[in-house]
Amino acid sequence: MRIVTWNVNSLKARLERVEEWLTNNEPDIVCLQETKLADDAFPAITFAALGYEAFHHGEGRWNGVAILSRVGLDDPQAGFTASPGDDVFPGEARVAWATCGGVRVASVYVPNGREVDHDHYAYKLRFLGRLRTELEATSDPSADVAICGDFNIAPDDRDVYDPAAFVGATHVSAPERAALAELEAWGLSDVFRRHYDDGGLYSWWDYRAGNFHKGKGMRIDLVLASASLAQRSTAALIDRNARKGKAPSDHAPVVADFAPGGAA
DNA sequence: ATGGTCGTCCAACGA
Repeated sequence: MRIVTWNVNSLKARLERVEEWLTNNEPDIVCLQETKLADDAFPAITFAALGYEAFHHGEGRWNGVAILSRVGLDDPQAGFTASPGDDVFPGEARVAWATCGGVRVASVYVPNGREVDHDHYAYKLRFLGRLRTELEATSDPSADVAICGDFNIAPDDRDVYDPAAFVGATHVSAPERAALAELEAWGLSDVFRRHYDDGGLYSWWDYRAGNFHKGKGMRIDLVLASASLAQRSTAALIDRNARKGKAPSDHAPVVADFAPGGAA
């Protein structure tokens, strides 16, 4: 089973490239972020033609997340359901859930944070806490669970092109990394790191300043798998070729392959 | 040379 996460930075602007990539790479489950579409503008028919069911949770101009699956798609859920009285995240389409091929999947777009002193940074930390709360309330860590998305956090210094340049910045701060670790402590692990110890392997490069060509990136897009799923991880990669060429997203797709499950 | 780009849609703003 091949699971992919990809922040496409506007599905409208990226649809042709996404279609081509799906055709060439044949993923089973795809988590998309930053579709920047309203639900009625989501091109479900395009994905259906490629053999994918889809669930989209959008708001229009910003954010927007989706799950595509060619191994079934059940029990879709938009956003958070635990603690419904909590109005900390009004209207932002940042999480979609579905069960695909026996795996409970989430496509997550964690808030950027902007600056460490910014309200948006506090929002980012609350969002990560809320994600953990949701998992505790709705999912089972002994089942197959994959939380995939743009976390806007580089888990450690190997995941940043120049750690010294990011001291005091978002994406690397101790509270963000602690919030990610707390999420993982529910029972998730970063599948990519089961296969690579190296630094210099990134999933996002700023469009500006030729950063991609200079190798100035960060690894902020993650596939987090529960133990039973992670144990079946056979390969992982970041397809940086997808960051090249005409009109790329600023993120590359992260690919994770898993051996079939026993019960699923 | 210490900036540099995209996306949303036409004015800034967000990343």
